[in-house]
Amino acid sequence: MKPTIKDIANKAGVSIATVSYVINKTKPISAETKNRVQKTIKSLNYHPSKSARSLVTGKTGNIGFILTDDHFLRTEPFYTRIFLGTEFEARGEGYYILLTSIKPDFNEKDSLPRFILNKSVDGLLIAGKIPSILISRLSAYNIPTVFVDFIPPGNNYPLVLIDNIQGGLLATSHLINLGHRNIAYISGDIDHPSLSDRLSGYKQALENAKIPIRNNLIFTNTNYPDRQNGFYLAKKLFTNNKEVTSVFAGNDAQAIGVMHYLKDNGYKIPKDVSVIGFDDIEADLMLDPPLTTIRVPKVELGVEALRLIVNLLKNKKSIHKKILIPVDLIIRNSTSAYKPR
Amino acid sequence: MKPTIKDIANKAGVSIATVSYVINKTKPISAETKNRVQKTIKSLNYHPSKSARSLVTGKTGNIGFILTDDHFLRTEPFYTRIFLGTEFEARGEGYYILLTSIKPDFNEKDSLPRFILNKSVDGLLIAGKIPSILISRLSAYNIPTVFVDFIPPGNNYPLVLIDNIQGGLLATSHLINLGHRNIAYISGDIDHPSLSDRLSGYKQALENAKIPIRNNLIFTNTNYPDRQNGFYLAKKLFTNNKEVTSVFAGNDAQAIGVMHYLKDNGYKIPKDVSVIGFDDIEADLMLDPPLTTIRVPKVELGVEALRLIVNLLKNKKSIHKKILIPVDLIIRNSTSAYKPR
DNA sequence: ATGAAAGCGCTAACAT
DNA sequence: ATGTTAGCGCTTTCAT
Repeated sequence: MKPTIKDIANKAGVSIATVSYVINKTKPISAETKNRVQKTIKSLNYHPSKSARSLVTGKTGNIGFILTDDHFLRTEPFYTRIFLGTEFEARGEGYYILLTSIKPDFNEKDSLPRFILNKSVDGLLIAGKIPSILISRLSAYNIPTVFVDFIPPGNNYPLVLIDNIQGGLLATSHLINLGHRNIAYISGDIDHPSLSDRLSGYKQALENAKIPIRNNLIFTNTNYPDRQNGFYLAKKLFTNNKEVTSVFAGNDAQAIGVMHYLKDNGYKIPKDVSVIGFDDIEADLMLDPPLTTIRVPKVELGVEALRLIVNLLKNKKSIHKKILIPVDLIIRNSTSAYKPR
Repeated sequence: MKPTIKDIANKAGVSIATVSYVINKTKPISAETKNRVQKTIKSLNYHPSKSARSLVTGKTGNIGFILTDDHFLRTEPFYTRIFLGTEFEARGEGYYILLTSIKPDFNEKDSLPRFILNKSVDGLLIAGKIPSILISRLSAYNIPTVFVDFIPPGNNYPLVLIDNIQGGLLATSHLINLGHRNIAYISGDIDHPSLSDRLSGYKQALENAKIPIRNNLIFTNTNYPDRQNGFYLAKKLFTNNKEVTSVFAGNDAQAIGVMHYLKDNGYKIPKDVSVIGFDDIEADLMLDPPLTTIRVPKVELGVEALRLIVNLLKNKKSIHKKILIPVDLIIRNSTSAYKPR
């Protein structure tokens, strides 16, 4: 039979209250008693009952994790890695993560995640872009919430974000430093703060280098930012702008699409055109040449988000902290020095 | 304040026991009382406390989901879809899924998933191949377990499997029906029952058609069955067997690798070589030509697994049921009729 | 520093 | 068909 706090108390010759104090460090206990209790706990392989604890504290010990289906199922394990980071960190903190996905077109009629309705979570992690209607419906429940890789409308939540502007700056500066001047930016989902911030970084880099920003080299739309869209935007870009010698794509998936287009149309990478992505999805090992990109530490995003929410849960005060996760330039072979054609 | 069973009892003018009976259908209650109670529950938006219930029943209402990191993170959302299926079905059953990943090289020293140690799950779902050592260590805990897409050593667990033999048969027969005779099978991870069963289906189809099985057209290894390995095996295959006109790859990822190899080496698909995969990963929309494959209903695998474990949990008797999920042939453009070269 | 005891919200055995 | 009540394993207040 599974041991209870009573068993520990009996065996250690103390009251159950003392055992509780030792476990939760909630009252000072003499070193020797503490020691004896801890030894007993180990020897009986005791683990406190989560439900009993929940019942009395009113806390569930669970944290909800919400993202949209398409984010969860995208080809590149981006949000999956973020989830893994939170799950990993949650282990140390003693929390369980309840993962659920919602439809990207979540609306008034759709029912909220079960763990919200049942009050089975103490806090909430929301990853990636989600419909505003969900955010507003959620806000009625007053559950401590942290957003990851998305800035919700109103921007009055704690956030864990990628330093997208810095990344855009890094990527574009890399191309500039290689001698490129006709540098294009392409990306879908431009409403997403991440992708528009990358564009801001791009512009900033050009300004820093006193290179004029040319809007005819910026191709954006609101499509889902996948390979297909990269291909599509590359086609639009190169059909009208033969002079482009380098492309900064809003993410790796789109960069791969750009590369597909270039290969299909006889361009050599990086000889004719340099391509740089963003994310470092580590997905397509077959990619030739390997993609220069901006590395996003995905697991770390998850870890930081979990830490932030746990912090929020412990210190009741609502700190509206925003954490910016730095990124790195990873130089591989899809970019090279500009040579006149 | 969150309403409790007491509030319902008071408002409905019955005892808390009656409310409990109505909720759990555990004793016959008169229609009118039942009705009144249910109305009250709705009106107060009452949800029973999971922890209180757990405490008294000894059940957690949670189901653990274990898979390896590399399965969870693979480029194609295969196991992710299975998870989504279980999560979806769990909603209806009132269970929560606790997802955790383990290292593929899990060993004696690694600690077991927390929810096992803490006894926080009533049942266990294990997806894909996992180390035997984990299975044996888990068995000590006597937790009802269902395996999905993997046959554990000993094979004395309830299982939900893809009908891989049937799929291999379908795939190979499709090529035979197109007139092909020099049909190769390539796959890594050949120790995995799924991938060896697909090979069995391949052999069976050849036998049915009275085509001799030629071992020099079967290239297998134990590498992770990804694009890279498909590329690698294709190279080995075509270097020595120019006569091959069609390839059945153990999964889509490897089929994509094969296609890469073929394109790189001047073969036209399907004119020179037909390629068929397995899984229908719906991942690579950029793929040209679109891949003929065997569709595996991934979400359904998850749904069935959840149903099976819940069944197990409800009817204590250990039914060692095995469920075989049927697959379909999806004909796209990577296969065509054999034409002599 | 430690202990006694109340009570969290529910289920189920036992009355009626 | 319905009600009374013990008790699940813990935390925490109040004593000592």
